Amino acid sequence: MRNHTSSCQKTPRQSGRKFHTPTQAPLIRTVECDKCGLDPLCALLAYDEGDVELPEGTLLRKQPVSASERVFRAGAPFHSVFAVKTGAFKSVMPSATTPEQVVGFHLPGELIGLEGMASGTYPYTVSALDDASICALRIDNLPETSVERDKLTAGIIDLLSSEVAFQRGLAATLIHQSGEQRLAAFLIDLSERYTDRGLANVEISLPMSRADIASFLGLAPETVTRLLTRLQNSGLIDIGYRHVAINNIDALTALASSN
Amino acid sequence: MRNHTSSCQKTPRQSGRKFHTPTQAPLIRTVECDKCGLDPLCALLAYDEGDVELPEGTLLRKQPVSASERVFRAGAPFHSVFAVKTGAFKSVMPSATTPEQVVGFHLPGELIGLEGMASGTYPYTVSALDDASICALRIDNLPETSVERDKLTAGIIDLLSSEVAFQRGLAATLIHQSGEQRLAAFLIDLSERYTDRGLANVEISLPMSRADIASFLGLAPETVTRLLTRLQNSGLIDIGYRHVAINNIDALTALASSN
DNA sequence: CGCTGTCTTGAGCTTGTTCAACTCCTGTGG
DNA sequence: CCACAGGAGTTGAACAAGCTCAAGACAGCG
Repeated sequence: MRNHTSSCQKTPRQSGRKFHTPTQAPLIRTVECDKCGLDPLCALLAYDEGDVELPEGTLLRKQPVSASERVFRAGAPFHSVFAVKTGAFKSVMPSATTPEQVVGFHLPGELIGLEGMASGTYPYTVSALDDASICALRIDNLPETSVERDKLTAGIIDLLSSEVAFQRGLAATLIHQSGEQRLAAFLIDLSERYTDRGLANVEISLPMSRADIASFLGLAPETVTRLLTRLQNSGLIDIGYRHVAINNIDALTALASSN
Repeated sequence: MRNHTSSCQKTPRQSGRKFHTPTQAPLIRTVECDKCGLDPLCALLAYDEGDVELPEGTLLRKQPVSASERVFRAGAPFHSVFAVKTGAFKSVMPSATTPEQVVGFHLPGELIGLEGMASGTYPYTVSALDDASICALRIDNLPETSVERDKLTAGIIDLLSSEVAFQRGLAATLIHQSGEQRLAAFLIDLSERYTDRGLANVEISLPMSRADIASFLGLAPETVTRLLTRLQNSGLIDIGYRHVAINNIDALTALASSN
C-alpha cells in the first residue's frame, strides 16, 4: 500500500489573468511534495515502511479540511505533525486579554504542530482559512528507538531553534516598527514564503481576513484597511478582495526596513 | 542651580519623594546550583566525568564577567551553553532599523545560548548588566554518541519548546497590550523568575537601565519612567534606582491582564 | 435578489513619542 | 572624604500614530 506517487499528483494549472479586477482566476494553492517541509520525513517513512512495520495510519496524505474547520484545539494531546498541502491555516492562541490572538499563518508546504511535541499538548488552535488539505504524520506511536525517531529528534531541534529565532525577530519587528512597516514586512514575508514553495505569482493569495491580519500585526482592522489603501495609493501594491499584487517589491522592502 | 551640597547623606526624602529609600540589605544575586537550569546537565556531566573521559574544559564553573562585558557576539560560532550564576545579562539583537534591540534578560539560574545550537551561530549578542558570573558547558566537543548527548538532546528539546511558547506569549503580550500593561507584566515576570530561583525579596533587583526596559517593551525610555511613576502613585509599587518593590501583586496582575 | 458578514471610510479621542531642559545617581580622582 | 563630571533618570509641552465608534459599500451565498 504505497501510494506515495498517486496521492501526490500534479497540481491543476491556473489560468493566468491580470489583477486590478476584484474577482480573480484562482491562484495556485497546492504545494508539490518535493517542496514540502515534511517531505524529508515523509520520504523516509515511505521508503522504510516495508522494513520497520510502522503502525497503520502513521502517514495520512492529503486529508481534506473545510474552511474554518479545526485541525486541533489548544491543549489537545499531541499526536501528529502536519504539513499544509493545499490552502492555508491560522494559529490562534487563547489569550487572557483579547478574545483571540492570531499567532501565525501556515502556507502550503509549511509544518504545523511541532511545538506541541515537547509539552505533549498543542499550544494553540489551528484552523483552516479556506477549503484546504493537509498531510499528517503520527509521532506518538513511532517505535521508541528507530532511525525515524532519531532523525526526527535531530530535525525537531533544528526546527524549534529556528522557530525561537523567528519569534524573536518577529517580536522585535512588531514592537519597534510602525503599522505601515509591519504591514509591508508582512506582505513581503508572505510573498517570500510563497516563492520558497514555488507558488509565487504577480498576485499572491491573502487568504485571511483583515481582522486576522490585524490581530496578527497588533493593529485594529480599520488600520489594516487604511494602511493597505495607503500602500496602494503609493503605487506599491494593488489590492483585491483577498489577493494582493506587489508592484514594487524594492520600495516595499525599503519601507519595511527604513529607520 | 544645583546646590544639594551638604544635603546628600542618608537624609530621608520629603514626602512625595521619587525614590524609595533603599534600606534593605543587599539583594541576593547568586543562584544556588540546585536551583539552576543547567544543573541537571551539569550534575550529569560532573558525575560521569570519570567514566566518560570528557575533554578538558567541558564544564567551566562560575566564570566572572564584568559589567557590560560580552559573553558572545551575534553571529559567533556556537560552542557552549551558559547558565547565569550571579548577576544578570541581556540579549541584544542587531536590528536593521533601531540601532539595537533588547530581546531578553537573563537572571541567575537561567540558560543562555541554546538557540544557537541548530544554526551553529549565536543569534544575538549577550552582555552582562552588572558584575556577574556564569557557568559554561561546551557542547561542540561532546562525543557524538553518548549518554550525555542523548540526555542533552532530550533536555534541549524541552527547553527549546518552552522557549517557543514563552516567546509566543511574549509577542502576544507586547503587541496587544498597552504600555502600562506591558510594564506591569514585565515586573511580574521578573518577580516570578526571581521567586523560581529562590531570589525573591520584598524588593527585587532591576539591573537593567530604563532604556533597556524601553527597548525590550517597545516603548520610549521617557514612557517607561512615566509609567513606573504612575504605578508608584497608584501605590502598586515602589521604585528605587535599580530596584523595585511590588506592594500589591494582585492589583498589578489584574492590571496586566485586564480586558 | 436580498441577506449577512467583511471591508471601507470618516471624525474625535487616547496613547505614546519627540525634543528639550533639568535633576539625580554613581564612580573617579584629588 | 569631598567635589566633580558624565551618564541615567525625570518632567513638561507639543505632536503624531493608531484606536474607537459609527455609518455606509461591497463581496459571497442561499
